[in-house]
Amino acid sequence: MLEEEGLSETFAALSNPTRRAIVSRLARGEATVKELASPFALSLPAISKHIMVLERAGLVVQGQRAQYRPCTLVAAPLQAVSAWTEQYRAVWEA
Amino acid sequence: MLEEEGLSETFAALSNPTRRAIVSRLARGEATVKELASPFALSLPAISKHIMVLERAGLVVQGQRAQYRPCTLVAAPLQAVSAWTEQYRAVWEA
DNA sequence: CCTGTACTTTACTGATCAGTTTATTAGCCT
DNA sequence: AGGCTAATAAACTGATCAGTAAAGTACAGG
Repeated sequence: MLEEEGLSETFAALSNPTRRAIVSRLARGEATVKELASPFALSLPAISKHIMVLERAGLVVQGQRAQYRPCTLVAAPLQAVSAWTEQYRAVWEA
Repeated sequence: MLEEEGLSETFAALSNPTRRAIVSRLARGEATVKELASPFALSLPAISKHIMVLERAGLVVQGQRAQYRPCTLVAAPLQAVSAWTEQYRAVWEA
């Protein structure tokens, strides 16, 4: 269970609301970078960078289809976060 | 449930392994700043700052007893994180 | 072979982070 | 009062972050 390094990256990735929104969007199915960018008043490179952060954290994989790079959510790190927080369930239930 | 701001701060606070270790220690009961610092090769001001980050995120409250400022864990934000991640349970179970 | 579309890379900026050392504040105890 | 201990404040540093604009890469299709 000693995945300290990974947890830090996952928490850091999720500490940004834009990135959490991207995760939320991807939970409903894969999407291209442009599609992911559309809800935000941000430049495309900014979104591209957010996706790269999510990818380095293992939360997203990017495919390649023609000139599109469809993104898919990988939920395993979310499970790790969930497991980490569940350790403290007894505390918040007290 | 619209606690976007708070979630960002909580995730950011938990993205540091020192701070997660402090949370973990506090889950076993309150502790002074010096006690919290003892496992780390860090200066006391560094730990003090980590505690302040946790406090701003609502994860810790600091009391006052003589010259000690005993820290206590507040688990509510952890519950919010747990609830957020649980949204995606279906994804990682698929 | 062009042109448009999708996306990334590069180079830059201002802000925040994690840590340090040094100096202060505050309370206890002779 | 003076000294010890606990902790915070201040000032600084180097690194990372979130964003931009502009240039570059890659593919599809007439």
